[in-house]
Amino acid sequence: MAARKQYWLFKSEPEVFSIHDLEKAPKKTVFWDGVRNYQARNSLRDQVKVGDGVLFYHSNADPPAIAGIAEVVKGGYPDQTAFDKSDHHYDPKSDPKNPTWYMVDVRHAETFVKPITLPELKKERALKEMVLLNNSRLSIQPVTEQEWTHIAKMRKQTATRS
DNA sequence: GCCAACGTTGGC
DNA sequence: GCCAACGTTGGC
Repeated sequence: MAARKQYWLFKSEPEVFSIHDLEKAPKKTVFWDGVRNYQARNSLRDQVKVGDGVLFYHSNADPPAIAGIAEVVKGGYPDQTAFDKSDHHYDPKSDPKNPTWYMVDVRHAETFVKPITLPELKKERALKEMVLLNNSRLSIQPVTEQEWTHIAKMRKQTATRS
């Protein structure tokens, strides 16, 4: 039996990698490398599954905002950039035989015509409990089905599908 | 650019 | 195992 679809919020600095970059990527798909936080790693390794929904969040942006939606197309597997000395995210402590860091693949699903900004999210009572709005620096965050549905409604009529 | 929040490191 | 020092994140 297929597991129930789960929802996530992935943060990315648009200066580094934006939803437009995802849209332009081959097959509109990329591997989500470089996560170097254990809690986020645990999610990527153990919980993020094919078919899960991802809110693509632009952090360190003006304004910070949910820019669109992606879909998980490959579940957790070792982050090979941790083994690459020349990579910015190289981690000598990650052993290829017992990798410390994991990543997943995501494919572009939708870019919001109008991103949903952080101030807008903060106004929503239904989103009060969102991890994002509770002082979390987590780069991979769980999103509840209720939150996902609420955000989907907020962006209605202003989105284009991929 | 500032700084609060939080994670990691390392001496003891 | 405590905790101070330090580094990073990310909103403002």
